[in-house]
Amino acid sequence: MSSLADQLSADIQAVVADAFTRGEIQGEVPSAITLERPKNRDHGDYATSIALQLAKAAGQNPREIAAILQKAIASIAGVSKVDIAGPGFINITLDRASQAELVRIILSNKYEYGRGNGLAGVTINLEFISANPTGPLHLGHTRWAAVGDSLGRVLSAAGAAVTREFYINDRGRQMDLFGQSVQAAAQGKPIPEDGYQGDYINDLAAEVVAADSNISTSEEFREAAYKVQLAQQQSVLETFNTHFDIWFSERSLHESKAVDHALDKLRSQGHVFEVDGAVWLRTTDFGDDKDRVIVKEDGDLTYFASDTAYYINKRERGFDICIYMLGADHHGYVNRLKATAACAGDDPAYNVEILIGQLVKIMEGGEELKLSKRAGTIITLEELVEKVGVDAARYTLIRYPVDTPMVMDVDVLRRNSNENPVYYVQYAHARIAAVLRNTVELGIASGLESFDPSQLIHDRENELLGALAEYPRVVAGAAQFREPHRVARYLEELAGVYHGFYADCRVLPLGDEAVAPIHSARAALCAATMQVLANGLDLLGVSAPERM
RNA sequence: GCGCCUGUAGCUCAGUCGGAUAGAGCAACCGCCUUCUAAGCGGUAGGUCGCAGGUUCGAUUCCUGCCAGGCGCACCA
Repeated sequence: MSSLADQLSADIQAVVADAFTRGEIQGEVPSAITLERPKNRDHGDYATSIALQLAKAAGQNPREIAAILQKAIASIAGVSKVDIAGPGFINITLDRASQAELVRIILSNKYEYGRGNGLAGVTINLEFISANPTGPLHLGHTRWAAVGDSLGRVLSAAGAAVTREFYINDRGRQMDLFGQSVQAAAQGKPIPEDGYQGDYINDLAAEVVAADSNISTSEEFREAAYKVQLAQQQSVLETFNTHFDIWFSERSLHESKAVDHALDKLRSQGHVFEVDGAVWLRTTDFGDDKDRVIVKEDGDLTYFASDTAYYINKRERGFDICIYMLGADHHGYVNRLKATAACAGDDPAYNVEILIGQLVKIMEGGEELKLSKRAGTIITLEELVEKVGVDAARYTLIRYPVDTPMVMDVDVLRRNSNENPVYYVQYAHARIAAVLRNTVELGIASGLESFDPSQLIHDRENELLGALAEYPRVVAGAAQFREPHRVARYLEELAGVYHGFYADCRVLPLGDEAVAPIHSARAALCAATMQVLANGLDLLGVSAPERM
């Protein structure tokens, strides 16, 4: 679906092209016209700086170019006024009734409104969290749970075929330590050096022993506790509205000989070599700081071996783009992952994307709570949800760009006050639901059957329509830049505009006032706003309550 | 030493592909409920966009250098 702005942009592009054809402007026809929504309402509904951009190549005064385009843009359907301002900005004011037609589009498209096809035909593997199954998910995982899940929804809304994947690191030394730690806890022995501490280890030990009292070796403890811990992670993520299509076990990668297969493939590309009995991948061919070992001198496989095999496996399963969401403490992986893709013959700029998220700090009682899994003093996803609820936790984690280090203040989030923007947005939705319940009672139509767009001429109505028209562009931008926080910020803006409309524009008749077309038109505008709020909240995985 | 991220109002943070007078929430102050949900609305006050150069019609935005903070540079996982 093309948005109003896209349509207008295309119309202007045609008009500009005509001016070039007639020789009124010199130079090259621009491939696209960018429209922005001016902050200042006096500058119209949309503005473009195209005249300023064309001026240099054309060797003409920007105001002159703007004047050439002014009349032609004014003749576009739905445009009511075109002004030239400042150095050559073109300010466009739209006909209000034609803008109000947007209500029709939203109410007839419902949940489809805002969805697009910018990424149609692209198959994306979205990998996030990928924690060891050796403990509960903590706050760092939780940021990715919220942001990753939301990004998946946003990419899907842009038309991509998305597979969400959780890579289970169920192999190697950490798993062995985990097994030994649970065993020690069960048998009343001291936890080994570098082992896992924390109450949850005791809980796991008790549960595992209760299920099988004969359990004794560290391998048995490891396997039993692994199953319990993984199930716990899966269960808590479901309650957090975060769904994965595939839980991919590192062990399965080795069982299927994927590592050997990957080595063969990389060898055939000519980037594998051997030194001192170890097998290396020459990642320095493609910008890595040092070459990486795949098979150690003693024959063991490195963690990098799994990463490499996993990447090649993903590509062979047909994914065009592999997105990795990693914590800032893993940003050293970026170069080697990109280089690995290049070694496999792929285009690292297209086939691999790595999103690095900065770490999350959490404050409570004015003090920072340290996140140390080993020490056992961790804030888990479950604990955060217990403290602030799923909606507030998800919303807060999503509303900031991931490259910003963020501080969550539990005390603030617990207050359930307006300091949580999630309530501001949800309140707008609930408020509209209440208004619409009243329209039903009064017999006022809020659907399209009696909708008259020419009724909506108030400044507040116009402002609300303008905000609603932005939604498809916001979703497309969030998908394109992999930034779901844009959706949250937009919703806060939309909610604010609605609250302003609500304060100035009465929807229901006052007192014994007769029901008139304006009431019905405003009710439909409310319904359209509610639809967009619901659509946006759904992209965040946050509920849209009917009552608060 | 090298690399990545960050630096915007008292606090927490937005800021679109470079665009017009840099925004929001909280905190402060002043207003608005005898009719739709006041979890709301309106207003006042608050700024050297870390510092210095450069690119140009125009820089918070792009480039270079510097300062400050966070994180990382394994034949660990």
